[in-house]
Amino acid sequence: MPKDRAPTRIQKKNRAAILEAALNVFSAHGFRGSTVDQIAAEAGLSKPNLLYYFPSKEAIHTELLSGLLETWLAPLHDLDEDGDPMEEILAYIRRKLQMSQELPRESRLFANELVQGAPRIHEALSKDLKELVDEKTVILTRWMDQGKIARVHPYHLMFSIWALTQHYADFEVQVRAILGEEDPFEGADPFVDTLYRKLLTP
Amino acid sequence: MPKDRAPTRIQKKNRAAILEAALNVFSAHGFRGSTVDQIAAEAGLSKPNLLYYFPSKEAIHTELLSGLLETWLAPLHDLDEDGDPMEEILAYIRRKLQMSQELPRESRLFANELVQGAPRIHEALSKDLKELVDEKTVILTRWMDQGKIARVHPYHLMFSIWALTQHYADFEVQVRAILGEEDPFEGADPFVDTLYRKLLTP
DNA sequence: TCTTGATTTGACCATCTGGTCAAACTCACG
DNA sequence: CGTGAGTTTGACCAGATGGTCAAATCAAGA
Repeated sequence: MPKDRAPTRIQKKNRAAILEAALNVFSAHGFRGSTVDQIAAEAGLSKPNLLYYFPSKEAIHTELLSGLLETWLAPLHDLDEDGDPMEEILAYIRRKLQMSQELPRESRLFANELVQGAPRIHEALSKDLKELVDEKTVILTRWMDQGKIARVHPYHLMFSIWALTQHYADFEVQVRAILGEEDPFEGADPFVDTLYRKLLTP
Repeated sequence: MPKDRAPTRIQKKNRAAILEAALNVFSAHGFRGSTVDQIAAEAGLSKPNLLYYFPSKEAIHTELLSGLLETWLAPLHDLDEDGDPMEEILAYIRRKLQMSQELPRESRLFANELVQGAPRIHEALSKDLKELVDEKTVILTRWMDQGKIARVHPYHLMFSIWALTQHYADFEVQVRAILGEEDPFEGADPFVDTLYRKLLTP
């Protein structure tokens, strides 16, 4: 294990390679379905060498999850109470959909964790996520009070946005099995736009 | 392994117990995250005894999946082209939501499989599911042509229904982390009802 | 160039896991 | 009862897996 000085060039490169490889493997097979050997091979390292940079398989997984949680929640952070309500919400949705398209591995990493009861990020959910959602819920509710958007249950509105947008990454196989050659996001974008416009128009 | 005569009383009981236990374990930990010992313990059997009834861990999993697929798709089968369009669709959605509530293990069993690329049911997806969806899509499109419901992309309409309803089972931890004590389905039911009414009203 | 810390690895270990097997036990039925 | 099929299990095995360690190799600054 490297000392806690400033990381060397090699440390930076290898740690990054490991996390990248782990993202591939964990998102495709889940925690228990992934092996350290697999990750090491994908990162171009030997197993002992990988374990020189991270103390354990679990440590890699934890670091991935906590490192990516911020990225994952960023779009919601950006929801601006001073912007136009409908446009702010639609922009959030569009950005979430874009993340499904561009970061499907991240989406599936979280999906794997959540489906199995989120044993490793339960705390982050009921603290960081809950806090952020509650903060934004206040804004949504105010908009509803002002008649700027239709009144709906704000939590369920949030759930629906997450469900709809992440569905395209998490259940990509199913989507592709139905759509065939058609590009999923080509149709998804106007669909969700229409859906939330109709739902939220007062 | 029992001969292929009519199953005895004990065979019926034990096979049922094994499948029930396996549903618990597989839905909570995924295929690779589950062990035969776990399933055997949950079923109240020894490992060798369990393997007397099923040839392998994989065989249990496969039987579970294929056995439950029909149940899972039943609500869509029931979509009746002769009924009232809006009410038929809303009834389908309500039934899917109810299944999320009453059969969360089944939902998570499929979710686990799908997130990881559906290695074991890929075929069923692109055959049975695709076929059923295409059949019902024809009905939806006709309703749209007749102006009975608003025109939206029928495949994406289907995805949105699956995503929204199954979200409550598959990501239950997250939903509960946000909602706290509040009953998820209490709010979900009117929310999705409103959502699809607004979306589909011409 | 030399030295020292950083990096890499082959060999190894303990444990877990899916699966086997022969022997023992139980049950239903003639 | 007795008997043969159905059922159960302790002991066991092979391979996979997470992780360790001492020794070897490498890299960069003095």
